[in-house]
Amino acid sequence: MFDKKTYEPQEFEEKIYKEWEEKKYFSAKIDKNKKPFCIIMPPPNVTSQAHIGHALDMTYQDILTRFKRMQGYSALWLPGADHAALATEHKLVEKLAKEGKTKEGIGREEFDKEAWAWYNFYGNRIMTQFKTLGFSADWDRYRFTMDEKSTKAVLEAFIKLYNKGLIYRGTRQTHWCIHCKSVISDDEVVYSDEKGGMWHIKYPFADGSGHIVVATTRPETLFGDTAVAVNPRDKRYKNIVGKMLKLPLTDREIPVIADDYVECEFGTGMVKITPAHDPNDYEVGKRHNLELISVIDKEGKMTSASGKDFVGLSLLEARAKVEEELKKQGLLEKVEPYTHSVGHCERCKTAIEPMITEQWFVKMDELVKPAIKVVKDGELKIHPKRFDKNYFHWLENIQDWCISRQIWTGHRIPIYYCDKCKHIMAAKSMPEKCEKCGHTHLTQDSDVLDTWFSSALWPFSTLGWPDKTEELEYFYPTNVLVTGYDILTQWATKMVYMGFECAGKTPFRNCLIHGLVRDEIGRKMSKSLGNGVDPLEVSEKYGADALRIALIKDMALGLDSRFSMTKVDNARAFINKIWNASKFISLHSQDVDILPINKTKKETKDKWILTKLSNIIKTVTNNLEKFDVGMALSNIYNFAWNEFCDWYIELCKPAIYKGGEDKQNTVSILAYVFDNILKVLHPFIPFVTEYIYKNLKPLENNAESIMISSFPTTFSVSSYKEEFAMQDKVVEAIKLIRNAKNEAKIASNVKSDVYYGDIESLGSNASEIEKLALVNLTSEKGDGKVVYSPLGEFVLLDEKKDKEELIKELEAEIKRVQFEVDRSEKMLSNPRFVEKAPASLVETEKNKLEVNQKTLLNLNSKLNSLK
RNA sequence: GGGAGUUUAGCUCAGCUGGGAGAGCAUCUGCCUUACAAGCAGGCGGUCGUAGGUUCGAGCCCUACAAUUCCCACCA
Repeated sequence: MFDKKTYEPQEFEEKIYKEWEEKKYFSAKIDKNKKPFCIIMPPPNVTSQAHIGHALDMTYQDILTRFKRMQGYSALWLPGADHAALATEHKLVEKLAKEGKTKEGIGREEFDKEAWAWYNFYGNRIMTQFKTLGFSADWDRYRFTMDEKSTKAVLEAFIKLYNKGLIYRGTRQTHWCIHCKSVISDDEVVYSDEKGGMWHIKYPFADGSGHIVVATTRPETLFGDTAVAVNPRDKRYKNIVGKMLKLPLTDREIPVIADDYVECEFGTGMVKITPAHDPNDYEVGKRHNLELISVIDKEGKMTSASGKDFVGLSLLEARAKVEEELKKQGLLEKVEPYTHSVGHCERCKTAIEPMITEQWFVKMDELVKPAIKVVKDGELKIHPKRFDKNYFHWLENIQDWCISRQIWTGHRIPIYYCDKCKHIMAAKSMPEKCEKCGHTHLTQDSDVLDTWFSSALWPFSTLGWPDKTEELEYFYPTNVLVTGYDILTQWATKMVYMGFECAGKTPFRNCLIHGLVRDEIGRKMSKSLGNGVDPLEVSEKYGADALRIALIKDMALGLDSRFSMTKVDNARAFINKIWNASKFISLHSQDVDILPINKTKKETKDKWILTKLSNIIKTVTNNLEKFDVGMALSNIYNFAWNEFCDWYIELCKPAIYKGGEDKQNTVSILAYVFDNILKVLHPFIPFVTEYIYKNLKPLENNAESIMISSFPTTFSVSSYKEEFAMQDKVVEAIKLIRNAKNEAKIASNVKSDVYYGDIESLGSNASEIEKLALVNLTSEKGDGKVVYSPLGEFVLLDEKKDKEELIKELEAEIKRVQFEVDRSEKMLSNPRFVEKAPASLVETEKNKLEVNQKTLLNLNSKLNSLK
């Protein structure tokens, strides 16, 4: 089984996963005898393929789920996908266009069919991709934001909020995408700097007494102007407030008004006010009761309000024509190049148009209160804590949520209008007649809901809400939401306030925030840069386990990390190390009857590694409980490689080669420690640990899968204290001797003679030192380089030294120890240190001083005898 | 404009409630030692962004400044 020199993940990952699935290890049962643990998977968009960001996010969740499952919790990781209305509609329309069709052409019903085919195909694809990365979600519970149960939850929530007056229809200034032909929310607008111009336009006074100049980046909107504003404190313009202006290219007159919104220093200090097409102007208009004149329609064309010469023109055409006309009439003072920030549709990148439209909104002020409180009270903890601030800031400044979208993909708004009396009703399905006038012809609102409406319900709709299910009772509130800081505010906040409103409780008790995966030089991964890493490609080549380590190891909570193939290489090297440790154990356990750990005879080295093992189990467990997954992995990674492989296995070799009982005991303990390491590693690297667990002979009698074995717990090691300290000294001595050999330029494959005073006192440690430092210990004195170790002096005999050199070395050592003594003395002679520092610290300092003073005396007398 | 993060070895990053600066990569030296050269052993390398302050003691706490990244608001 372990005859291969290196580990080849391709051979077993797929097979192992299939077995896990067949044996239903992922399925979580409601078990009153077990504590529940639940993570709801943030649903990836059906439009996307698994990318590196998903891989990171899901790996965190998988590690936590596997850990808790092994700890004996009934651990549910509930998977699902999001219909991503705008994004999906965008892609569907593209697809139809390729087939020469339009959505209007095929109609709403046919479009829905297309959408469902898409959901099923792509939803399945991304979940299949997740499986190759080893994720242990309960696939039988797979949910989709548009499925029947989710739809039921959406209707229930909408009607509940509507009846409470928390959902209302309003006419507002909204962001309109002329490409998607839908309103989009503030969150869906992305700003970027764009080069444009600043048009300085003359507006003549109506009474013929000259003109003023306003500066604008959008001259084509001048048809919608209903005023020009100046700052009330602006002395330059004090006397013109209230005067009328002749609006160029029209026969309308507009007033000069005063409003604080205007900044005196900017432009000419005069702003044309277009309430229908600018959010700020809209507010100014409200304050001054100005008329709203829409001059741009939903297609991005000029309306009839712009006059017969301009109606029907596109924005760009209109802009050119306005410029031309103004020039002709001598009303254009100048056009300056100007760069400013322009909002774009997140999906299609089209510049958005601020526009007055009628939309559905969720009223926020009352809704968010429990969401703020729950974090303030510490009942919902955000990790790391500093993200609290972002969370509060967002909720405290929140605007009413626009939930209607003028597209076809998504949950249709459950609002019905009476064709006769225009009465509005909210209902789960078409009412038979108008509740007010009894008319039987009703029409459903044509809009659909914002995608986030259904994802806001995700933590409880997936558990069966609004029905009172056992799942909801048992698993809700869930334990932890894992997500990137980029959607903490956009999504997590929505779930919390909807959780309180609908399910009466916080949807999760912890929120784990991780950073973004960036490329090797710290850039965001993006299609346009072409610097994206495909997790599936990496997994195929190096194994899912290696990818998982590369993503998680050393990642600090909430911080971005850089992904590189070097990390993957290191990860693979680590797994290969584990693989080879298996090979070693396999090789030497062929003819050995493995003893249970409590029947083994334990030597110093064994008590040493067992102490370290117990400590590392504690550390890893603590870090996982704190959600510091990256740190937990580093802990066990370093232990497995440095302590176990590099030291313990090497320390075991003398006993193993000796054979007999020594070998039997050693191999038994070796297998025990390794078994524990595998279990601790399993949540991080599930595949290779499972493969080894199942195929390594000394572990044969264990549970049928490492997945359902118990996570190791600490054990008492207090009686090993002395041996632990001794082995540490031996290790230190070996390092120092190696170091000395290296400095003496002795090749590491050359065995050196080394003098040591009391070889017998070392016991079996003597052979360890001989083997690991590659030396021959002798009690015959001789000259050479002296190694000062915690076990006393060793003398490297190969290197003959003259007296002068010895004195030099001795003096160097004296200097070093003297420094230590001085340091301790200085600290201890400070009364405030002795007084205020913790007693244990003072104590260790005293001890150190004592030991060092003795050493110093020793060294000095030696120096004197040489001189 | 408001808020948050980051700044530690050449590079990527750890560093606990304040108690002697760490890892990996890179580089250099020596080794194919019967688990592993995808490896082993060892070396070099740091005024912890700057300046103050608190403290017996500061990479860690406080203040200011600088560089850099991100979020929110938004620029007629």
